[in-house]
Amino acid sequence: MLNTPRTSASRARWAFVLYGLALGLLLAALQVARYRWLLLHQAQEWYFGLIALLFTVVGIWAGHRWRSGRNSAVQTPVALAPPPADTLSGAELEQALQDLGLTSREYEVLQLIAGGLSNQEIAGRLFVSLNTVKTHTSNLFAKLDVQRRTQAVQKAQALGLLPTAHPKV
Amino acid sequence: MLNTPRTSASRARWAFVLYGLALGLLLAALQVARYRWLLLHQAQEWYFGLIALLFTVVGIWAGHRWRSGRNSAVQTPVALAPPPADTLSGAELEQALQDLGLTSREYEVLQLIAGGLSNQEIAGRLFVSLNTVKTHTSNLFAKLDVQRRTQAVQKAQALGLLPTAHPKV
DNA sequence: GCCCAAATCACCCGAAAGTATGGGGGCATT
DNA sequence: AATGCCCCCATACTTTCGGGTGATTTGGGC
Repeated sequence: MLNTPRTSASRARWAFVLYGLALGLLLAALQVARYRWLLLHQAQEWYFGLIALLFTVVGIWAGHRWRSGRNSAVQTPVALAPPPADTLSGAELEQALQDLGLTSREYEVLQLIAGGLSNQEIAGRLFVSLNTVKTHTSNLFAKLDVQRRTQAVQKAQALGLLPTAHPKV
Repeated sequence: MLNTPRTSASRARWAFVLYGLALGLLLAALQVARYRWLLLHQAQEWYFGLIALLFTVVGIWAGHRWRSGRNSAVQTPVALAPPPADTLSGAELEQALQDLGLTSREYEVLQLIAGGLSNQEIAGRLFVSLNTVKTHTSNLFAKLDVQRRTQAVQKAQALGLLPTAHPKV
């Protein structure tokens, strides 16, 4: 591609590397602009980094004339080893809940939310009105600093407040 | 990848060839422009902005290109989720997905849903419209036999399709 | 008795989510 | 050429969420 002078292959390669890098960075910038308000959440940085890396790889690849490769140089980048501890228990749990300021009722609701129940169903389960459930969820979200139930579940699991579903295997 | 047997290597190759070609042309054009009329000492913001736009478009286009077909590209950012501790991996995963009839795109959406993203955000990440995301989620739910995203996440985790959030402790 | 936090409920409203249906394009298989 | 997936997008509609505000009740603690 791009019948760049055969003068030096390394030169062309370099150009492509730079090109890919620039592309990645710009794309990242675009994303940043687009999701600026989201920046606090999640590991957005990883995402950007990966995109940049990916485009770099693509650039190199293109420069290299795609020779089979496809070595999925993508899965490598991010790999952190997590200490797989699961759910807190007993005193620890209570402590965690207290730190967060979660009341028992809110925690109940949280559990049911994680169970995939709708507010209406939760209301039925707890013998309270839908409005009450809404209030609880609202307070819950505020305390967990999230704005969606999926996020709440995620965060709660990350904090060890909720058991994570395990494959039965 | 995943559920897409039809993707021949030729398609991907073609996309990359085009990509490389576009890259080359742009590079060349830039060089020409730079040493022709364009200035080294003037409003570089302009110049830069233009370049940024071009690069971004190309990047998006390219990503768009190979994403539809095989999902190798976009799947990466998604896959930056915590390493699979209690998740199926590799062949097992693909088998499970195939058994469920989940397409690669649907699986991507599932992952993002599990990440706590809204449909709108997912649309932004995948560079598709909100409606498309809705379609995917809808099909996804049907295949998982659930009717809410929280349920989908739960079930997927139970099936080992998704990594479970780990306490950071 | 007073105060407070928790729990309950209500109403409103806008934003998401979810459902249903249809259409168009690309690509691989037959 | 026909067929079948998959992906993408749209419109229309209903339901659910989530945020905001305010109110009442109840059990404890000071």
